Amino acid sequence: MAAITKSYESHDVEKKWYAAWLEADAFAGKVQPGRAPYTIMIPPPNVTGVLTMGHVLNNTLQDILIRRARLEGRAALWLPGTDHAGIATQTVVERELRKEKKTRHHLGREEFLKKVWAWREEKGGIILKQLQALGASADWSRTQFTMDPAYSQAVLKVFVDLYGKGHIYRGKRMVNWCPVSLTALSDEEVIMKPVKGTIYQVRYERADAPGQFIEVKTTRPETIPGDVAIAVHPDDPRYAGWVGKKVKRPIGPAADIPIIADAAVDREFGSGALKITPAHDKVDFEVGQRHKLAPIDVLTPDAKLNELAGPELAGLDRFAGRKKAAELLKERGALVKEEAYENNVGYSERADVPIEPRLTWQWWLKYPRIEEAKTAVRDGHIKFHPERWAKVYLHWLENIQDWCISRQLWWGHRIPVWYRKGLDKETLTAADIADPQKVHVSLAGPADKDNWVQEDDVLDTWASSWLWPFATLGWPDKDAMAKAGYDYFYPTTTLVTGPDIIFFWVARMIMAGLEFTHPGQPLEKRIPFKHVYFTGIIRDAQGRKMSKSLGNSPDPLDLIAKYGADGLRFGIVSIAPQGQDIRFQEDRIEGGKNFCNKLWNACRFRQMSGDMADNSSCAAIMARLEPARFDADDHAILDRLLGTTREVDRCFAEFEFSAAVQAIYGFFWNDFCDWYVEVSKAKLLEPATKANCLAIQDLVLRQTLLLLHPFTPFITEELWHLLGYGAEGTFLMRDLQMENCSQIASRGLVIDHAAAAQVAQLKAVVSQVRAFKAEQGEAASKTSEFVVEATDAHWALLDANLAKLKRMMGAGSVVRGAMSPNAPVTVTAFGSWNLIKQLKGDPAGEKARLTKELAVLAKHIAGTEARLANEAFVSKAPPAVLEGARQQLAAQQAKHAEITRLLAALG
RNA sequence: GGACCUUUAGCUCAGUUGGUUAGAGCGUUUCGUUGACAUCGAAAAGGUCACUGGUUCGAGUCCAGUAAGGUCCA
Repeated sequence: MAAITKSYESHDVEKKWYAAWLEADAFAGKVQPGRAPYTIMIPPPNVTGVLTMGHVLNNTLQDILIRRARLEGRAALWLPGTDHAGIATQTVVERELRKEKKTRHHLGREEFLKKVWAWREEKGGIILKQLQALGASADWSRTQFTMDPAYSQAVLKVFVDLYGKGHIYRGKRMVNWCPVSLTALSDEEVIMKPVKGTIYQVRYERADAPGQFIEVKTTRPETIPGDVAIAVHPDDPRYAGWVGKKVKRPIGPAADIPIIADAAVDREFGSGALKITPAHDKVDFEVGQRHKLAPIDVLTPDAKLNELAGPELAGLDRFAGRKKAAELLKERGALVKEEAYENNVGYSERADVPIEPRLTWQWWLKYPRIEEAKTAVRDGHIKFHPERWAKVYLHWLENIQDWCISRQLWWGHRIPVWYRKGLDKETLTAADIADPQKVHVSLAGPADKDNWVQEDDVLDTWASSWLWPFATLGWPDKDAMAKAGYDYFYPTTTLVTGPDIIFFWVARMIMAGLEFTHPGQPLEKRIPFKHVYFTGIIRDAQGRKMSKSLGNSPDPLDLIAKYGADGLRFGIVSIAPQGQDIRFQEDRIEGGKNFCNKLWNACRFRQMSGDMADNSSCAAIMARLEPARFDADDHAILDRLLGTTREVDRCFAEFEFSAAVQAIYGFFWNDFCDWYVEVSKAKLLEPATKANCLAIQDLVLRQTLLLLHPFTPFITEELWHLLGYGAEGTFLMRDLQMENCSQIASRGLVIDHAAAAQVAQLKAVVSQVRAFKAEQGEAASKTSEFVVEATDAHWALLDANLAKLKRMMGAGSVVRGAMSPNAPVTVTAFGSWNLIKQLKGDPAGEKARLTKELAVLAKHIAGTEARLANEAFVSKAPPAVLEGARQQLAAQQAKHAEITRLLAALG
C-alpha cells in the first residue's frame, strides 16, 4: 500500500479518478429491477454557456444527490444536456458574421443554419466538459441537445398535438417586441425596470371649438401621430359635454380624432384624459377594439418612426423621435409642461433594451392542465424545497396568460405549419386558418410540398425545454422509450434549479408532464418530478448579483486549480443555506481545501500508527473491535459517529446540505481529530489497547469517507483505496452500499452513554486547565506541574485517565495534595488545581482574580435561585428542566464554596 | 399596489417542536513547530438576538405592529 503523502495534492488525484470512473462506465444510469430508481434531469445549460458559480452550486448539489443515491443502493440516473438557446445562440453567430460585414440575410436561412450548427459543433456545450472538472457524475452517454433530431420530433409532435386539441391558435395581438432581436418575446422574458424620464403634458385643441383644449399626460410623445382618440371616464363630470366631439392631433399627419368614453381611464391620473394609441400600448389596444378604432402603427420593427409619423419624425429612432416630438409640440404651443418622471418600463431580457408593445401575428398557446398543475403542488405530489416557492408558483398559475410561443428567429424548431402558396398571411381569418386547404399543420408536412410555404417562425426555446424530463427518455418513440428506461426512470425524483426560472421552466414542465406522459394514469404517475430544490443565487461579497459586465464572478476553473474540485464543492455547499442567497467569499472555499487536507492527514496518521488490518468491509472492521477494552473515549467517538450518521440522514431527507457538511466537519475535526486522535496517542503506546484503537479509527474513517463521498468524491475515493477499504478495480462511487446506523448497531455495538457523557466532563476540565495555563503565561506545549485537591471519587476518575489527561493538557505531573496559597489556582468540576511555578506566587493578583470569578458566580447563583424560588416555574416547568436547574445550582454553589475557602486561605 | 424573504459576534451565517450562562467558520489578539496536519495546535476578546408591544413560569424562537434592506408579481 502506498504511503500517504504529507499534504493532499488534488490535481493528479482528480484526473486519475475521473478517468477511471469514465473508463469503468461508472456513471451509467441502468435500469435495475428490484432497486428503486433515483433520477435527476440536469437543467440544461445554454449551449453557448460557460461554467459560472451558479452552475457550480447547482451541479454540485445534483452530484451530491446522485452519488448519495448510489451509496443508498438506488439505481441512479443523472441525465445531462444543453438547450439550443434560440436568441442567444443566433446572436453569437450573427456577431461573428458581422466581423465579415455580413448579416444572416446575406447567407439565407439554410446557409445560416449550417453556420450555427458548425459553431455548435466546434464551440457549443463546453460547459459540459467543465462540469467534468467539478466531478459531475452524469451519464454522459445519454447527453441530449434540444435540437437533436429525436428531441426535435418530440417538440414538433407536441405542437401538432396541442394544435389538434385546440390549445394553439394564431392571432394578431399585442406582443412584447424586442427591437434589437427583432422577435416577439413571452411575458416572462420582459423585465420591468424603473426608469427616470420625462412626462409631457400635452393639449389637444377642439376641432369644433378653437381655443378649448383637453390635456393628457404621456411619456411617449413620439407616438402621438399614432393617436386615434382621446378617452375620458364616462362618469367624469369635467368632460360630460366633451364625449363625441373631436380634437386635432397636434403632430404627425393632420387629423381630427374623437373623444370617447371608456371605463378603463383612471380619473385620478393627470387631467383624467388619456390618449389612445392602439398600436403601441396594450391597454390602448383594448380600448381601440372596444370602440372599433383602427390602430395606426408609426414604428418600424427596429423601433424607428415610419412615414405614418409624418415627415418631421420619419426615420428617427424612438428616443430621438421623442425629443423631436417634444420640440414640435413646444413650437406649436401644444406642450403645456414637462416634468421629471419615473415609471416602470419593460426591458428585453436578452438585449436589455425597452421592448415595444407591437401588434403582430403570432402563435399562442393556451396552457393545458392548469388546474392539475396547481393540485400537484398544493396536494404535495410535488414538494418544493423551501416550501414557500409553492405560493409563488400557485399565484402565477392563478393569473396565467396565454403563451406567445413563436419567435421571429431562424435558429430553433421551425413551426410545422404550411400555408398554401399565394395566401396573404396578413389577412387570414380564423376560418381561413381552420381550412386545411389553406393552412396545413402536421409533423410530415403536406404531400404536395411545392404548393405550400412553411411558416418562417420557430418556437420559443422554452417550448422545447418544457418537455425535458420525458423527451430525454425517448418520448414519444416507443422503442427509444424502452431503451432509455422511460417507464423506470419517470417520474424523475428531484429537480435542482434556481427560483428565477420557476415560471419559465418549472411550471411549464409540470403542465407538459401532466398533459403528455402516461395518459389516463393518476396524477402521481404523470408529474415530471417529486421534489424541486430551489438553490439560492450566488452574490459577490457586497451582495451584488454575479455578472459578466461587473466582472465580479471568479472563474470556477481557477478555483478548482487553486483549491481542488473537492475543496470548491465542500466550500460552496457549506455556505449555501437552504433557500437563501449566498454571499460568496473565497475564504470559505479555502476552508474546503483545508478540510480536505485535514481528512488526508488524519488518514495519514492512521497509516503511520500501525500496520493495516482487514479493512475489506464494515463487518470485517467490526469483528476487530474489542468491546471489553472500550474506554469512555471509544464509546464517545462511536456514539458521535452514529449521531453524525443519523444527522446526515436527516439532512438528506430535508435537503439541508450545508447542515450536513457542517455536521460532518464538526464531528471529524473536533470530535475525531482534536480529541480522539489525540487520546489515541496514549493508547497506541499500550500493546493491550493498540489493536482496538486502530480498529475504531478504521471504522470511523471508513464511515466518514462514506458520509463525505457525495460532497468530496475525489479525495474520498483516493483514501478509500489507500486505506484498503476497497479492492483494486472496485470503486467507492459505484460498488459500495453504505451501512446505516441501525445496521452498524445491529452488529452488536453497544454504546455506553454514561461513559460518553463522562468524556464531555473530562474535556471541560482539560479545556479549563489549558485556559488556566494560558492565563498564567505557560505555553500550551510546556509540561506544567499541578497539585490537585479533590474528593476521593473525583480523584479516582482523574487518576484512571491520568496519562491521557496529562498529554491533553500538557502536564508533566499531576499529584494529589492540599492547595497552596502561594500557587495560582483554578476550581474545576473535578477539584481545585494548583499550578506550581518556579516563580513566587502573587497573592494579591490571585486574590483579585478569584474575587472577580466569585462575583460572576454569585450573579449566576442568584439567577438560578430566583428561578427555582418561582412557584410558577417549579409547578409548570417539565421535570427535566427543573432537575437541570437544581443540578446547576448545586454545582455553582459547590464552586462558590470552594473559591470562598481558597480566598480565606489567601488571607 | 400585492406577495414573499432577510435583520443574531468585526464579516458570512447556524440556532430543529419555546427550556440552563445564544453557537460555528473566517478575521483579530496571545502563546506554540515533541513524529498526522502551520492547509496546524492551545487559548482569549467580541452579541441589548433591528425596534415596540403581547402571549407564557420562561421568548433569538410564538403573535401583532414598526423600521431598514432585498426578491418576485402587477
